[in-house]
Amino acid sequence: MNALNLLVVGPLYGDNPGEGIAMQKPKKVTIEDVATAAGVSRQTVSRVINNGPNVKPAVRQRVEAMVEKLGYVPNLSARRMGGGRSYLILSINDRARTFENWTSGRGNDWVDQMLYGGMSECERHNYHIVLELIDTDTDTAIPQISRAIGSLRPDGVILTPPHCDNGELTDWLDRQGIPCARVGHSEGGHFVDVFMDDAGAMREVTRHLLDLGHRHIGFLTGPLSYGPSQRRRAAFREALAEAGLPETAGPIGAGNFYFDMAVEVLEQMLDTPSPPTAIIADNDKMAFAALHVAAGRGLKVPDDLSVISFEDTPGVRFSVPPLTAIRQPTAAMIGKACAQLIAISKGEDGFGAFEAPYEFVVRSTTQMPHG
Amino acid sequence: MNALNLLVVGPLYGDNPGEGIAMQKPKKVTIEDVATAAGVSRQTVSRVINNGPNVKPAVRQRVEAMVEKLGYVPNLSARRMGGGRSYLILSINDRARTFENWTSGRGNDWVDQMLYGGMSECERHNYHIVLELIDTDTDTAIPQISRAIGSLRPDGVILTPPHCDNGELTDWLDRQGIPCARVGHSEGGHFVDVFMDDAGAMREVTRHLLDLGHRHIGFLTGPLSYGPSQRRRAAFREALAEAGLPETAGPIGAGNFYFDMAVEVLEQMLDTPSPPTAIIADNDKMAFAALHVAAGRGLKVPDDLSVISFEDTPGVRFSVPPLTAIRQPTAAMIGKACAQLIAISKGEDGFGAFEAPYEFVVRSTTQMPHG
DNA sequence: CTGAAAGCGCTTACAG
DNA sequence: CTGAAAGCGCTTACAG
Repeated sequence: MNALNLLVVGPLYGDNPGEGIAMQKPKKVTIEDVATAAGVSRQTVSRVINNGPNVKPAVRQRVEAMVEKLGYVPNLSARRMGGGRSYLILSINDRARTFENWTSGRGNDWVDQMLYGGMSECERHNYHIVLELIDTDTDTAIPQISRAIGSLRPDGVILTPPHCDNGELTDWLDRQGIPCARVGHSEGGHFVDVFMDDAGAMREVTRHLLDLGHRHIGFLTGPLSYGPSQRRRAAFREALAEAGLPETAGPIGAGNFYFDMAVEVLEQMLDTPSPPTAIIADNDKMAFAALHVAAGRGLKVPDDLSVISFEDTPGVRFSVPPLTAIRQPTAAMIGKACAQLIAISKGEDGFGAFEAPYEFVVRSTTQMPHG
Repeated sequence: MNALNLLVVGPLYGDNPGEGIAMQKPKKVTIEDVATAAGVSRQTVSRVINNGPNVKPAVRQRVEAMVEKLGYVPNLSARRMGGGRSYLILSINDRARTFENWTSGRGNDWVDQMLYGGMSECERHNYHIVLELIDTDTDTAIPQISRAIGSLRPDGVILTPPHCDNGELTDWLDRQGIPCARVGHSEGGHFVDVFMDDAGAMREVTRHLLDLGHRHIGFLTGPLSYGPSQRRRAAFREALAEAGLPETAGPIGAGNFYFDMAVEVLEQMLDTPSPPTAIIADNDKMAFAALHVAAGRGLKVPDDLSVISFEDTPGVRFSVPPLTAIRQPTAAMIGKACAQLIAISKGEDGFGAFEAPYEFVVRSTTQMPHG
């Protein structure tokens, strides 16, 4: 560092001749500057900004005043390099599905709600959330996640569906020793698991239908590999059994969350001698399929057929009629995941399973059956 | 570092008694490991991973092989600390509006499309995009942004509406010497400006209406402070003038992008002796207001009133009838902004103004006027 | 074409 | 309660 260098602090902007004015990039204030200004050592400043113990109140105040005055903001990279936290939470999302939702211009409510919950919580702790889109195939996913973790060194990672249900992946993450949250799990243990009461929600909607007078209720389920679907299916059967209804009163159609397949399954279900008067769909797309099939058969909703969905994306309010639905607490789950991951990074024990309350939004697609 | 420490590489997990198994957090491979394995110095490895010049092909290959074999991923924090780039792009979004969209469960198409365009481009360069929600009030915004920049040290920042139109803010950012992109500007210069051809789009929709036979067209504009609205308004006037129509043929209602205000303005506009037979709304909410007002007056759309929107969020496809609209190239604009910012961070000259093509999506709300 | 040295801005033991 | 030292994993001049 020679004397000449001091003349130009920042890079030269304006490559075009005539625009060549040296921009002085303002020197960023460092912990050293604060220490000097406050007449203490770096370590003391470090203790203050990290809310550490062993600082005399008067000293703490003096340091805080200088931090404020100089507008000091700790450099995250330096913090991380020094052995501290990265203040980063990495969220892993399904690459193909996310892109598909975005390109279709359909919006992506799940990601929106995740960002909402995640950013709200992270802001509070001066954390940042970074999204990474990862393929679902395990052999591709692990190298991709490995890269993301290697470069970012996040303090925690959030696994969203379907990655959270991938045992190889969660095992691998666990072996890396990086705290990990799973959405839609309730095992807890060495993970932060956040979930909603799927069984309770299913009981609630089934009873709602039962109370209305329905005695034949169809459940259009998601794939068997999807944990929440399993729990909902079991609760559905239980609720009917409790009401003293036979299994035939609750036909279950195997869907895959997509519209087309749902249409097919529903047509079959409705073609039986005593067809259901109400349909519970495991997600919105399949509920829309129910609306579609009903229209095709001249069945009015909710007069001839009641429909309930498990999901409640923005589109359901625009559907005709607006769908009655269970609203997933996505924002709350992700917020909780962040909170726990942050607690863990502070050295607290934040592992465990945490339930977030769902909402049952009754709109216009349920009614007592006639006949 | 004594011998004992070597026994436990990572932190101890499992605070609960009985769960106390020492997890060995796998040691991350560093540039040093690669250098040793390849029999070269750190600097040579650095040159290889940064695609630098002056490395003998054979050496480069050897290093690359070791990178692959060891699964080496450069640590971003270290790169940054060493004086390199941060590989981070910071995107500044309107805090209140973003939260409002999220909480209302209405989704947030703008953020979705931004993420889509931004992440696609960033992925390609091993960059990451981080969102920060900032208040619109300048006095609050600058300290907030200052914090974000101070801690993250991004290589570039993207200013979205309305922050991109805040001169104090852009000046401040410029003084900080951090490359900055503005969305919806076309001045360029010492910024990366990305925009769509608002005037062209307005000309296109106006002509579409003119060709259909409309001779009275109302424009429901956004606030005067919004640059694109200004350009659209001017183009609207021009297009009518070119068609030889008087100013009275193109009444302009001053909206503010919100539904309620739009309803009010529209009622007034429609209460005139020769009311418009078509409405161009500056955003979707105001176009919905037009649909609403029309219904209230017993006007059928598009039979009695044609409606066109400038925005095209997912909801417009659900509207009844589906809206004809100009689709903003949000993803393309943000993608381009990232590309240029990344180029700049590599030392290239990426400043300037860049236009992204819009789309005109004709759906079911425009038709020839009757009478 | 390649390497030895210095330094980025913090934090974590450690010593007092 | 406070500070001096070492080190995190890179990159940037600089020297050869």
